[in-house]
Amino acid sequence: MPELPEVETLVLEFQKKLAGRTVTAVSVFRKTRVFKVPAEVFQKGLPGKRIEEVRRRGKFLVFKLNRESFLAFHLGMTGRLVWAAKAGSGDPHLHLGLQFEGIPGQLFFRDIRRFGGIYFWTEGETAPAGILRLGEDALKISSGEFKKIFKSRKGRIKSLLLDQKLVSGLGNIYADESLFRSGVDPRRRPFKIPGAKFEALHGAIREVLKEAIRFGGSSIDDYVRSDGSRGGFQERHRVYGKAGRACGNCGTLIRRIVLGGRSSFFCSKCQQ
DNA sequence: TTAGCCCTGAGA
DNA sequence: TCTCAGGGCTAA
Repeated sequence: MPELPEVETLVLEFQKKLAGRTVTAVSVFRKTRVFKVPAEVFQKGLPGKRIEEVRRRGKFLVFKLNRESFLAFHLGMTGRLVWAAKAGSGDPHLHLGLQFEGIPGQLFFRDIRRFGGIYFWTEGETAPAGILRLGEDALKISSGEFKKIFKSRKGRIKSLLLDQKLVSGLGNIYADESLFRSGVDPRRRPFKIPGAKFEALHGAIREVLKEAIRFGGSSIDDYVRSDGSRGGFQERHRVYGKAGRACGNCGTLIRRIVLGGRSSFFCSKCQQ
C-alpha cells in the first residue's frame, strides 16, 4: 500500500518530468467514486493549466497548477500513477488519463479497488478536508512535538501512528517497521512508553522513511514507480508480512495480531 | 473509541 | 462460492 516513501518517490519523478508542462487533453475512462469532484470539472478545468510544482502532503500527491488551482491524488490501497504510451485496451481499472504539451505518452491513474481519490480545487475554494486536517509530516516533525502530540493519548501506539490527523504519512508497513526498530510493542499505550523509547521511535520513523525513499518505496500490493518498475524496500522489511518467520534479531517467531481492524506484525521479545 | 462501509482480486 | 484485506471516512 502506498505510504509516504512511495508518494515521495512519485513526487520526485513527476517534478522532474512534468514541472512547467501544460495539460493538453484529459481522458475520463469511467466516472467512478475515485473522482472526488464531478469528472466534468477535470475535463473543463485542466486543459491549458500548467504544472508549477509537484508536492507531497502526507500521502497525497499534489500538483500545484497556475491560476491558483490544484490537482491532487491519493493512491488508497491499489492506486497507481503511471506513465505509458497509451491506455491498455479494455482495461477496466483506468480512471483518468492526462496528456501534456511537448512530451509523448500520458499520465494514467489506475486503481483496482477504487479506494484512491482524484481531487481538484482552486484558491477560492477550500482544499479537501482530508488534506486540511493532516497533522505534521512524519519526516518533518521534531522529537519534542512528536512526544507532545502522542504522550497524552489513550489509544494504542500503533493505531495512533496511523491517524493522519496526528502525524501524516505513515501507513501500516512503516508504522510496524518503525515500532520494531525502536523496540516498542504496538499495543503499548503512550503514557506507558518511557521517554527514551519515545525518542527512539521518533528516530526510527525518520530512519525507516528515509531509507525507504532511497530504495524507491515498497512494492507490496500494486504500488509501482511511475515507469512501472518496482520499489526495493520490501526486501528490507523486518516484520511486516512476516508472521511465523523468525525475528532476524532474536529468532522468536514474528506474530500477527489485529489492532483497530488492521494487521500488526511484531516480535514479542524485541518489542516491549 | 470503535465498528462498519466502500471495492476488487486472491485464496480457501 | 465465500471470505477477507485495508485507508479514510462516517455513524454509533
